[in-house]
Amino acid sequence: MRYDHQAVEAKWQARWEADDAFATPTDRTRPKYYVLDMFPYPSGSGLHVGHPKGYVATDVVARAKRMMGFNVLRVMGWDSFGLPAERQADREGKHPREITKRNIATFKGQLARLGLSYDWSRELATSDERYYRWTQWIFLKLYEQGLAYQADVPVNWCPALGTVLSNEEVKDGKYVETGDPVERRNMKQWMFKITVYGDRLLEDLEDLDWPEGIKQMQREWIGRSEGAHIRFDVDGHDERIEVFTTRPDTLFGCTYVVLAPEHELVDQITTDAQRAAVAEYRTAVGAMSERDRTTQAADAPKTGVATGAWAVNPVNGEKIPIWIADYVLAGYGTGAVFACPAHDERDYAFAKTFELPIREVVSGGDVAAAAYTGDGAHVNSSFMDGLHIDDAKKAVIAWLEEHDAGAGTVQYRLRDWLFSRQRYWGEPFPLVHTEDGEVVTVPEDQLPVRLPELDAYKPTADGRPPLARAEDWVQTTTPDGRPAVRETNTMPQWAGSCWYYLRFISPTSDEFAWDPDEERYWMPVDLYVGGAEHAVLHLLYARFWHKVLYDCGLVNTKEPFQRLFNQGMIHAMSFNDSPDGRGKFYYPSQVEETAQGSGEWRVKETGEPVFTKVMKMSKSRYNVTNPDDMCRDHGADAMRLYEMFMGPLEDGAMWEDSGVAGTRRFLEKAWRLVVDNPKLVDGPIANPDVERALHSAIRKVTKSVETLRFNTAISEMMIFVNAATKAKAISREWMSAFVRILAPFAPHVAEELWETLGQHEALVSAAWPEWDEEKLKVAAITYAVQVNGKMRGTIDMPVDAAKDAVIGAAKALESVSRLLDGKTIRREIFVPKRLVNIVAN
RNA sequence: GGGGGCGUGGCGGAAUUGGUAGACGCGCUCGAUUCAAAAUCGAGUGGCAUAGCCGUGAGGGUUCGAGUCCCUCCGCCCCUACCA
Repeated sequence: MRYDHQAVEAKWQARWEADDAFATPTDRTRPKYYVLDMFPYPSGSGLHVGHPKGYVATDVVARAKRMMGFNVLRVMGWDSFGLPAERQADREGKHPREITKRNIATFKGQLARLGLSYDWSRELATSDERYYRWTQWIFLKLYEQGLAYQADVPVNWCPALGTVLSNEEVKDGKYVETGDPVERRNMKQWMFKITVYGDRLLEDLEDLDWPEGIKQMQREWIGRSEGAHIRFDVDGHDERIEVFTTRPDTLFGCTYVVLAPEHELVDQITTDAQRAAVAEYRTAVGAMSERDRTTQAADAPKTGVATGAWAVNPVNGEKIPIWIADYVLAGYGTGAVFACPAHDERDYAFAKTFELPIREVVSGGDVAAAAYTGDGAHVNSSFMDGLHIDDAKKAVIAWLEEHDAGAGTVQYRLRDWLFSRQRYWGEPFPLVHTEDGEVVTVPEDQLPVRLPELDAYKPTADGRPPLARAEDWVQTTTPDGRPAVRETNTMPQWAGSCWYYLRFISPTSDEFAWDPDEERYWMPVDLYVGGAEHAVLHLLYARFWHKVLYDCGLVNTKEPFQRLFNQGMIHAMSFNDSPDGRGKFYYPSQVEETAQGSGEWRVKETGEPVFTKVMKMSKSRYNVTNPDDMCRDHGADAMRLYEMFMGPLEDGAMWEDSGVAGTRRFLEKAWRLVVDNPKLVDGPIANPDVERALHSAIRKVTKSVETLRFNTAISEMMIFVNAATKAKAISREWMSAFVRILAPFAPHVAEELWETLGQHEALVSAAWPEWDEEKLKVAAITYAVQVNGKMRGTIDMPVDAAKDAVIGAAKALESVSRLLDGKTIRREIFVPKRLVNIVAN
């Protein structure tokens, strides 16, 4: 019987469904394993082969863990609120719900074909009202904790979309999805005080089993820095300017103060003589797009203008000029800095530009030539003279605190989280506003606050969010009967993904968001796999919510995701008529190589040359491979195997269809060992080499379930299959063990072979085979023989051969004795079971 | 500018962590099978001036021995960007 992958896959997928094979176990006596994929946004374009790479990896782990006796929670859902569906709905004149439903069906169908062992009874979608009811409930928890507030903040306003975008959705002053321009505008928005949790978000990273790079990115994002607030009196005013600095020790080197152009004191302190210049500068800066202000490098020319006002340095009473400059950011620290040009590169550049004085206060550099930021003894610094940076900081902070001129403080780069969007397709806030401006929460038993039906999803003519169109919905009352209007902003897409891992625990309950007992059993997530693009935001937001829930006593772990793993992206060759990849892309079918192996390509139709470049697989680059095609041509099993075989899971790798053909051949070979093979026998067979290959494969695959190094595990399985193919006789017992370690990777073929071997127990819960150290032992060791560090041959010796015997045998080699002839042996290196090296001259 | 990662055959990648570089797979070559092709099977496959020499981006160092450790340089990728 031939290996007909389509028949085999259809058969076993139907069987699994009929048997409910991947239902989450309910007994609580066994150890648990919660393995989770970062759930996708179901886009309209469907999946390419890059998307399921992480899902295949987690499926291998899930299937293996089940066989190892764990209760496995393995689930999939949809991050289904979001702007693209809303925009698509607008284009098609349909409801976003319809678009979302359609996209989910496409995604689910594609995933189903891969034989991924999800418990589909736990499927969830964040846009489902039975789900977002609880998202609103969690919002209330945060609100009750005093973590939500409204603020008039500068936001990324996209006029074309009529909505506010989050910082991460804006790049180079444009919306990343559509390229529409984005501008800054002050608007009243809901904010979360994530900064309150800054220290804990930072500290608790320590105990997580996450890639070091991701932890580092989170640390930098939080950006904790210790320093001091220092207050400067403004000469002739009652106002004081507060600055933040990490180098209070350089205070005696301060020769001017700089405010952000937006700083609130600018208007008050600017002198009449400077008023026009200041106004002009502020207008110029205000006209610059966010892009212009943020893409400037640190070494960009410095601009600024003096206010004409003077500040008083608290430590020495010196009067120093107050400037404004755009290199001081309004949003960080206090929006004001004191400048010590001698020991800060930006201040130095600024002082040089405007010929401001530079005063050395830390010795060790040449401040006439450049800013010196290194350590050294302080000079010109009164009570700090002679101290190095650390001690000088302590001394000056003590002085400032004593004289009520400042204090030591900690500053975060992390900002509070802008949590509202002017969109339709998101969670409504469970809040109403009374006529006198009071914000009242919607009681828990009245959740969910459902999205109203609208006839259009655009903002209103007067610029209010789409929900404002639902007049009847907006007009409501408070629980105590006062008239009120509903909040018309919706939550950002991050909301749903902040807690979905908890909902999977009790996905269908209308009684609670999750069952506390079940939560105690399943949490934390043991393995969380997804792309590195979520390194900061999703993971930080989810950790924040989780910590709030922890503080409310609603979850029992401090952190949601114990182990995190980032799978690498899949790349593919792309063809573009511009060498930098910015021109027109062509499909592989539209181009041809000018001569085989030439590496030069042209467009078939026009003969125009095209440039090849390996790029991330994406629809816009015309270089995607559809998993459905792979399943049809080579089978889901071959594709799964190839994705795991391409290279280390964390690395990017280039997709090649021929690679799938290779893993398919491997499956064919395995098939032939079991199906209609006359060499397959019942009794035990003594064949140490094949047995060693088998046990080596068992060991490697078993370990790979922890290390996720599947590429080498698969290669060990290939070695076994090659060895078994060459053997004169094959034991049924070997194949039974082999099929079980193959099962997580290629589950459909494995099921078929398992059945063919006459096994009746379900393979998905069959016992995982164990390797036998005895079987891994070899009878003889091949020693490498070196003379003066160069390879001169090998010798086979018994495992327990003594040093002298091995060295004797090495010297007896003709290739060795020839070289030793007439020389004196200086040293003999012997590495047991590895090599001998004879040093002679 | 800062931070992180990486450089190994024609290609993807292995290498017990300082001990036979190139496992396994792709591709390629030859052979078997076939009227022929595909598929399949078998053999081979780092380079070269082939008793040997050279080879892990380049150069230096440590060592009996370096892909692996240390310095200098070159190149590529990712993240970040005036954060005081």
